Amino acid sequence: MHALTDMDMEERLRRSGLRPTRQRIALAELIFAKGDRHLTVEELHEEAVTAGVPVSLATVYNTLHQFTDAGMIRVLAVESNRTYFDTNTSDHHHFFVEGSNEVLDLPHGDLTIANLPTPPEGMEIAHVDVIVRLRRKAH
Amino acid sequence: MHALTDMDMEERLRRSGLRPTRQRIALAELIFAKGDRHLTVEELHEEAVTAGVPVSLATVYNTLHQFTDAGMIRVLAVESNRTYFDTNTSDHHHFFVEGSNEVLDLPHGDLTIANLPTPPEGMEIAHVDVIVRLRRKAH
DNA sequence: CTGTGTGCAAACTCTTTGCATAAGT
DNA sequence: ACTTATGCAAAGAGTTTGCACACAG
Repeated sequence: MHALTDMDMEERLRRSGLRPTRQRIALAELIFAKGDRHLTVEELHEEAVTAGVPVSLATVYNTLHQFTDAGMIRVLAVESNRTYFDTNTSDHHHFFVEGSNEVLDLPHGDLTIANLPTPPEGMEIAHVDVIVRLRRKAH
Repeated sequence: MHALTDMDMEERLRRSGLRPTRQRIALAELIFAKGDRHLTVEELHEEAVTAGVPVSLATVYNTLHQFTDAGMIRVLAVESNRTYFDTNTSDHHHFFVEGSNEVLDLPHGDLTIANLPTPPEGMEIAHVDVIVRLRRKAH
């Protein structure tokens, strides 16, 4: 079963134009194993090390950027000073929990945006990000 | 006229619970002089120095955070790795121009969000940020 | 074999902090 | 005078880069 997953991941990486190296395969499996995820470089690095894949922090950075360039994941700008990567590249939006700095997918379908302004001349909309910032309710 | 502006700014700072020091007055005037602005610490520092107010970078950081805590300005999370401050604290949204890293106010009133999801138990919505990312149109 | 990827450590950028000096009240 | 702010320089986080070694094709 593990071999099969590796093969799938190899294929996926290859289709994205990336050589399926040990580290890339391992990171991709960690990233895509559990559905949509929002993670920081630090988190993924720790996961990898814990999972027995002693990849370096620099490689995690490089790999995540390569995945991003390949369109496999997306960068989330929810907070200055910390880069979050989103394993779901489709159109959806996010909750951001202040304090715990958690990112959650918004239940999709619910939210709709009406009357998006026309972009300035010569510009087009690349993406619309909606971030719903949450705080713990005063009891 | 300049003296008057200074007085106004002093009053405003005082009402926000901040001592109206030379630097704070000067920075506040730069910030609020031209209506809504979106600026980085680096930009404001440069403006201040150019305007003959030799304030230190650390003080610009401190001051902007104090203004933020006082509710005079807001932090914008449009891009990881660079903090933008918004001099308009009212409810409005933004264009972000990829490449030039410019932030523009969305013409307001146009955009409406429908069916905001209910926050998870014990949470409430602090703020909703919409960022419309623009790219230069292929000609 | 040849070229690309990886690891390490050093460099870099943005931001925060500690402490002595200066300014505000 | 007493208290708070500022400036500087140093430290800190997160991220990127250069180069020797390792691995994939």
